[in-house]
Amino acid sequence: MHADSLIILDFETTGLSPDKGDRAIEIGAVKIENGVVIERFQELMYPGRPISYFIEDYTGITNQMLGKAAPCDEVMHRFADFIQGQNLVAHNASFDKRFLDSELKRISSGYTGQFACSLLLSRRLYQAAPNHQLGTLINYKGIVSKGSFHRALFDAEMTAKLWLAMLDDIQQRAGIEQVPFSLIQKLSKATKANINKVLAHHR
DNA sequence: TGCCAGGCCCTCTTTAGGGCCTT
Repeated sequence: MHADSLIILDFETTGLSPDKGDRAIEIGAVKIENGVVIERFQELMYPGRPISYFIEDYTGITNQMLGKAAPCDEVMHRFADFIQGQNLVAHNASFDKRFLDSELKRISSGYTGQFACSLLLSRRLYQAAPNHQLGTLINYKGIVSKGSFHRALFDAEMTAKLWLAMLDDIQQRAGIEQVPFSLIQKLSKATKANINKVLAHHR
């Protein structure tokens, strides 16, 4: 497992529940190493049937665009290679993890990394934020954003910037120079009340 | 026609309900 690198990913999908037959339609991801984006992955994928008007409107991804895209199986093979051996991050990771697991199971593939969730971490660190939607947090942290939310690569890039901002804040609040993945997991499971104790313990 | 997720987290809690977040 690479200690200082990880993959930040985002799926666009036909709906909310892979258990009810929803499929991925786009995957976007960035690989971060030592605080810098060193690689990107972005592909549309054809889910085997038309998507709803709601999803076309929500994502800006149209049935026409998906008609030209490679099928999910093909794209997911490439993505499985991309994330090989890396820890993973997503905003509301339980959502993206369900789709990643579902799509990889269809091609009898998998991954070895662990997931961390930028949403859970932001709820601990930024308790004064108006809410913890990705777009709100980007504004809250004063991060410059130019592009379309609800497209996979853009959301992955924004999540990456938020992630790096959170690592900076953890470094300052804990007085440490490196933030191990294990501390991220510990902070994500902390309560709002004892977050400062968990940070102080690492001084 | 009717169905419509799941995990986290708070609280008027744990024999539960509902808001938040993701598409």
